[in-house]
Parts: sequence; C-alpha cells; structure tokens
Amino acid sequence: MASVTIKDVARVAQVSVATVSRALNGHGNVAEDVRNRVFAAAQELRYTPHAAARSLSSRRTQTLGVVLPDLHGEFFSELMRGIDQVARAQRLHLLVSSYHGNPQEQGAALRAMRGRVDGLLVLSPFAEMPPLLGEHLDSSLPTVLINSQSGLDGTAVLRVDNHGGAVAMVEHLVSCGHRKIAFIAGPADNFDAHERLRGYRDALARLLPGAPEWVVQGDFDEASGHRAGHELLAAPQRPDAVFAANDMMALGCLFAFAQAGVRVPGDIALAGFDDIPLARYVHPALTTIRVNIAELGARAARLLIAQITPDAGGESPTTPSDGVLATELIVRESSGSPPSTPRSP
Amino acid sequence: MASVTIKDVARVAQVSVATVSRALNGHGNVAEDVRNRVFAAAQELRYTPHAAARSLSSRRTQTLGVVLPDLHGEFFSELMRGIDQVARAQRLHLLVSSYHGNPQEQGAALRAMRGRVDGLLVLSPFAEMPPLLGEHLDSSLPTVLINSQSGLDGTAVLRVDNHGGAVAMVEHLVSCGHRKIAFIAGPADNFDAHERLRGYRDALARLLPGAPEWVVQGDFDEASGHRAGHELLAAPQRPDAVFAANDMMALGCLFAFAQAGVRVPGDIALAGFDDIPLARYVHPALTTIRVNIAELGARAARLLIAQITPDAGGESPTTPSDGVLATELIVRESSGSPPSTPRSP
DNA sequence: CTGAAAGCGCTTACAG
DNA sequence: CTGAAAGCGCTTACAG
Repeated sequence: MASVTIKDVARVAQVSVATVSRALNGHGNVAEDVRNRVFAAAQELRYTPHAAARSLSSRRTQTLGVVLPDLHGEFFSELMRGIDQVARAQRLHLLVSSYHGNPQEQGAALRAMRGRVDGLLVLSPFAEMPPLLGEHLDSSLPTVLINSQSGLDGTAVLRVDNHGGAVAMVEHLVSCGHRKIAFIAGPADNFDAHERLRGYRDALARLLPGAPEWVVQGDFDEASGHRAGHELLAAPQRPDAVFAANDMMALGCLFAFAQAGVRVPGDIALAGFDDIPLARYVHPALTTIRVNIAELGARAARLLIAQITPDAGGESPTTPSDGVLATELIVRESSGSPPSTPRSP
Repeated sequence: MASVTIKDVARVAQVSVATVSRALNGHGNVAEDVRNRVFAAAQELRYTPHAAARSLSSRRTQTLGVVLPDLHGEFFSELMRGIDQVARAQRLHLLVSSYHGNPQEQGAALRAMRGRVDGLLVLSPFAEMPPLLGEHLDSSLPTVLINSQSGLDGTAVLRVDNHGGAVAMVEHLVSCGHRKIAFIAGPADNFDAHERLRGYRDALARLLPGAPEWVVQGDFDEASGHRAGHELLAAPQRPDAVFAANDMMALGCLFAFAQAGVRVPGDIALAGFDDIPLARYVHPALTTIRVNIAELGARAARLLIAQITPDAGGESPTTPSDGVLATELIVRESSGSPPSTPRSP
C-alpha cells in the first residue's frame, strides 16, 4: 500500500484524473455510474489523497494551527480539548507548536505555519506584546489571539475575564468579613497576572476605601507561593485573608501556613484563581475562581473558523471579533465561609 | 505581506528559483555573494517557504503525526510534552489527531495523515487490536505504537512496564504485612488495565500461594473506584489492602472509605497506579506506581525519528525496535508503611 | 556555481 | 457530464 495516486485510481476507473477528483470531492456534476466506478477503484486501491498536493492546489489545508508558549499541564490539555472538539466537527486537523516561552521561537513558529494551516490560534501571554508577534503574523492568515494583550490592527482577541474574576473574589472575601486582604501577584510580564492584580486593586479601592494594598510578588509557581506565605507570616500584622493570583501559589502558601501552624481559614483565609483539579482536594478545599479553559479553546476555534469559512457553523456573524469569557466564583472552605455546596470528591 | 513566493525572491535577487532554493536550504554549492543576495532578498520580502509546496516536491513534511484516543488530562499533556521536547530539537512539527475512543474514527485519522507527516506515533490502548489499525497503517509510513498490543508485522512498539509495576506493588503490599489484597481492575478492553491485572495475579500466585484472587471490576474513573470501595466494604471479610489499577479509582475508593469511616491505612491499606499529581496531595498520600509519561513520549519520538532519519540523533541504531519503560514504586502513607521520604507539597 | 525544465499529486477553470 | 491542460510553489537531477 505504498503510494497510490489519483492517476492510479483514474486508470483503474478508466476516467481522467479530473473526474476522479470531482467524484471523490462530491462535486455533483459526475454521472452516477462513473462516480461508482471511481469509488470502487479508490476503495480497491486504498487510495488516500496526498494532503500536501491537495493543499497546494486548493489553497486549503484543513488544518488549524495552535501556537502556544508551552505544552504543559492542565491549561494546555483543557485548551486543546476545547479546540479539538470544535475542530473535529469541521473535520479540521490540529497542528500544534510550542515556542517554549521564547519570544524568538514564537516568531519562527508563527512563520513556519505558512502553507500548513488555514488559520492560527495564538496564545501570547506576554504583558508587553513582543514586537515579533505583529511582524510574524501573516496578515493574510486568519488569526485569533487568546488571552493576549491586544494592540494589533484587526486581529480578533478572546480573553478570560481575569479582572472581573479578581474583583468577584475580593468582593467575596470582604463579604466574609475580611479586611486586611493581601495579594500574591503573578509574574509582572504576564498579561493574565496583570489583569488579576488590577482587579484586586480596583475592588479594594472601591470596597475598602483607604485600606492599603498589600501585594507580594510571586511568579505563578508553587514555590513562589510558599515563599510569599512565609513572607506574609513574618509581617508585623498578619493579613485576614490571602488572595493568590493562581491556585498553584495558593497551594504553596497553604503549605507554608501549615508548616507554621497557622490554620486556614481559622487564622487566615485563603483563596486562589483557576480552579485546578487539586483545588477541591487539598485541605481545606480552596476557594477559587473557575475558568472554563476548554470553553475558551472552543470559542476561539469557532471564532477562527468563522473567519476562515464565514458559513461553516462557526460563531454567528454578529459575534464581535473580540470576546470575553466569564469566570465563576467557587466558594469552598478556605475562604472562611461555609461552602455553599457539600464537598464532593 | 500576502503571498510572496520563491519567484519573487528570485526576481529581487536576480537569480533563478533553483538558486534561491539551494541558497536558502544551505546547499553549499552557491557562491558567497549570490547567497548573500538571496538572503537579503528573502529578508526584505519576508519570504517564508510554502510548506505544502515544499512537502510535495521534497517528499518530506518535517512533521510528526500523533494519533491518540483523546486529548484529555494529564496523560495526554505529559505525553505531548515529551514528544514535543524531542521533536523540536529536530525542528519537527506536531500534527495531533484524536479519534475520541472511536475505532472507526481512528482509521480515518490514520489515513488522513498521508502527505501531512513523515512518521506516526499511535496510541491504541485497545486490548484487542482493532482490525482497522493494521489496515489503515500505511506500511510506507514509519510508525511507532505506544502502549499498544503488538501483533503487527514489523511495527515498533513502546510500552510501559505495567505488569512489572503491578508486581512491584503487590510485593510492597505483602512486605507491609498485608495478606488479603483486593484489586480494582480497569476496563476489560484496555491493554494497560489487562497488563496490570496480570501483574497482580502473577505476583499473588507467586508470593501468596493459595491466597484467592479478589478482583472487583472498575473502568478507570473515579466513580467506579467509589463503587468498588463500597462493594469491598460490604464483603463478609474486608480486605487488608486494596490495589486499584489506577489512581483515579484509588481516589474514588478512598472517598468511599472516608464516607464509611474506614481509616486508611489503619483499617485498610490502599494503593494506586500512575502517580498523578493528586496522589501526593490526598490524605493520606497515596502509595502508587510512577510512570514517566513524558519520557514515554520522548522515547517514542526518538524511536520514530530514528526510523525516519537513521542518523539524526534518534535512538542509537542498536536500540531494539521494541522497548519497555520501567516504572517506579512510590511509597507514601496509604499503604501502611511509613513513607521513605518526608512528604513534600 | 548556475539555470532551464521536469515533476511532486492534486484542483479547477476552460472547452466541448 | 467529461477531458486536456495549466497551475499551485517548491526541489532536484541534468546540462553546462
């Protein structure tokens, strides 16, 4: 079953290659019996069209490109799941490329997509748009940016409502009676981190006017949360509540508190952001903000498909090219308020 | 920056397209100054070769295909991480395709890879080789099967040592003094599940001759572990230890025990398989078998690359085409033996 | 070292 | 409804 081409099928079916192409692609204008002969021949020979050849002449690859900073963990797999779900419904393939957090590589990854994909999904979490992004984005290639700083001409952007989520969390903590609310920030150069910090600040200013901000720097990983936890405990006055910009840091912080014999939420309340699977399993279960990453991926894919084929079941044409994905407050034990729903495994 | 082709570069550099091609591909036999002119022209025009065209004429796609049952969770993301790591070192792209557990779709996915990839990594966990696999595998396309039942002619297979891991776990449980060891099995039609069950049986027969097997059926998800837990507690004589064929089921079982007020490991010891991130966070931390999935992906990718380009830094030529990936016993609290290392977050 | 030309395997106007 | 032919954008012997 080496390489059987359209010519072989044409020969066996005794028609021209043009007819084979039309028959196999369902182009209507083919006589019934001819079509059957072609199908039979194709089947007999186990013919599969050569994708590169088809792409070259049809200018379509039936493939969506996904360019990410890394292929790591929950976020990646959830995003891919969402993207895959809508891509397959359109019979589109997925070409994934990680640039390993390296802006240099990002440009290369973007450029290498030419001729391989019909459109691009790009995750570029840098708070400052790398100049490369704009330069390497082929303006003739439909593109949807995910959770990225915008700033690009007409490129569609889809974002998680990080700001709104952070505001909701501060509101919740305040409603639980907490007043001295510290924040463990994410990496300064990360756009999501930036938005969450902004949400914390805005909510604090509005709900607790006059209350000082209390921000400890972290970098989204557990170790930095652990350090931040110790740092907070060392302060002359301890906070009532700690809001970490993501769950991993909240977990690190929780561990630091446990080491120091500080009880959560008895002594200090704690909250995170993301609702990773672990969040419900730690003790106490972590109050957090849920982000439906699969949905983010699915919507981004729909947005992109709508750009590629305005009538293939993508987002409706009235959908604005920019979108925001809502978040959800998940109240568990760690924030000092009894959870609204019983704990489930 | 629409579509600039090699012709445009040739015109600007005032050479033939053949020369442009040779210069850009580093073919040595190009005069220094000509090469420079070509590079300058390419840069000026922001030229990027069209992948489909290049593939069609060179018969190489610079892409590895990955065909998986689903794009779900930890296993998927770890596998991808490992594959990506070695693929990028060779500047290879990754085309991923999920067949959503549907053998029918698997065939389609496999066939659709023609002309898109230089080789295939296929995960086909069905205990019975779907006849489709063999039929749809293009014999001219280098392929590596991952964790699949073999049975195919010369196709390379890479496996996790599920049998060995299960044996090691039973040995550990026995060494902790447990005698009545129950097993929560995975889905009957899953190859990994089958091997783990076989390991349990073999070890039991060897270490505890005469002891009856005690197998409860599960299907790898948490809910089935939960059911199995209740079922085990309802038995006239409770087991000393429960070995679940994966961590998710162990977690479900743990939850069932907690609900029933049964203490782990005090009343019943518990162990899982996989070492998912949650395993160390639950209480008590779960004794399990670690499988380095990223390494599995990396080795599979190397094996495949070696087939594609026997001298591009893939596995050494002496590497057998079949391989087994060792597992590691991770002792934590749940098995009733004090953990050998202090608990870390 | 360089160019003209064939060819990779398809698709798609263009005639008929 | 069908076929001959051009063309998609490259690469690669083949000459020179």
